Amino acid sequence: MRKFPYGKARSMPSESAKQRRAQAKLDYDAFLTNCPSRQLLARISDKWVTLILAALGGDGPSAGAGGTGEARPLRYSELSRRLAGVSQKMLTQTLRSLERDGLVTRTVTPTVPVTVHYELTELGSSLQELMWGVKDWAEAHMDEVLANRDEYDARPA
Amino acid sequence: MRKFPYGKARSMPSESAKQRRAQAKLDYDAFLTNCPSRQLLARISDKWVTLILAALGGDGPSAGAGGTGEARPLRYSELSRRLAGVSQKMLTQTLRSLERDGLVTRTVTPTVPVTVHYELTELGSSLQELMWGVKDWAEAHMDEVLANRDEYDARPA
DNA sequence: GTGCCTACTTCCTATGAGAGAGTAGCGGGT
DNA sequence: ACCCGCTACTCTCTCATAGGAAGTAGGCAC
Repeated sequence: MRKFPYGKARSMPSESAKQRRAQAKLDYDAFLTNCPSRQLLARISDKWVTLILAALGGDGPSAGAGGTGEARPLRYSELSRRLAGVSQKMLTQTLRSLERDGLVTRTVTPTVPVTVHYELTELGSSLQELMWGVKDWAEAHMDEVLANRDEYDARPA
Repeated sequence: MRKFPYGKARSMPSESAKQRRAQAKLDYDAFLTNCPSRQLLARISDKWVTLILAALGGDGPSAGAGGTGEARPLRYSELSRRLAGVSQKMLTQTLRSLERDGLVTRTVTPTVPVTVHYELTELGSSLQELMWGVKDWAEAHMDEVLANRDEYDARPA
């Protein structure tokens, strides 16, 4: 396993993207505290990130029979309405960090009042597929979890 | 879409597990604040949950060429060592909630000192596959994200 | 007795999530 | 002229919680 001091200039120019990602999997280990991938994992393991990506992904590959699974850009206010209960602060904060990490693009249109669109990048799309699966799992297995909780709480201490 | 007041006794006895899950996906919507699936999503969208499941899943389906992808039970102390940087409090807390939700089982062996094993349930395994994908994504795309961050930070405000 | 082991539990403090109000800049109503 | 309202934030305050550190039970070795 190659070991880097987590600096820059890590990839060889002749490697393919796939090769580089395979190499990255060996270089990075999210089980380690100081590995950057631990921080990245912490960032994406977040309910708002999951919901934002799911929303920008157009409700995912299923969405019943009519779902196209196509990504579609959303305005700030649309996201705010879709993600019920999110504070403006958290929404802005989360979107900024997703933008910084290259998962979404932020497009300002100078109408009046100004409108801002957020859209998944290709990188964001690749994660969105996973995140949609997570959201879907939560919805699909809710009953099972609820039943387990009842059983657990009912059993003698 | 059937609407429930999020009470108990939700499933019809004659439905198959698959049918029930499909129905659950319609009943529950993690985009809504008060939906229990929102809480469940928040619970599983957590770095420690991801790492615990990944660890109990035996490093996932890849793990290079030798990985079996087989789940294997781990002791508390083994988990504590594997998840570098986790506090005992968080580990215990997270394991308890996973146990309550029926994702892991807790087995106490009355040796001296006592040993406790944690193992994935079938339900936990189904989520572990997703979570492993998330951890894997973080490690595989770390370089891309790092590059995006550099670019973002370098560009004029 | 003293120390050590595992698997916790308790206490304290710093971080950060969320609620609520404030801001810029312009258009539209009266 | 004046006030309102709209979008997309930004600021401030408060309360919850994550994490660090230290304490606990109970038994075996020395």
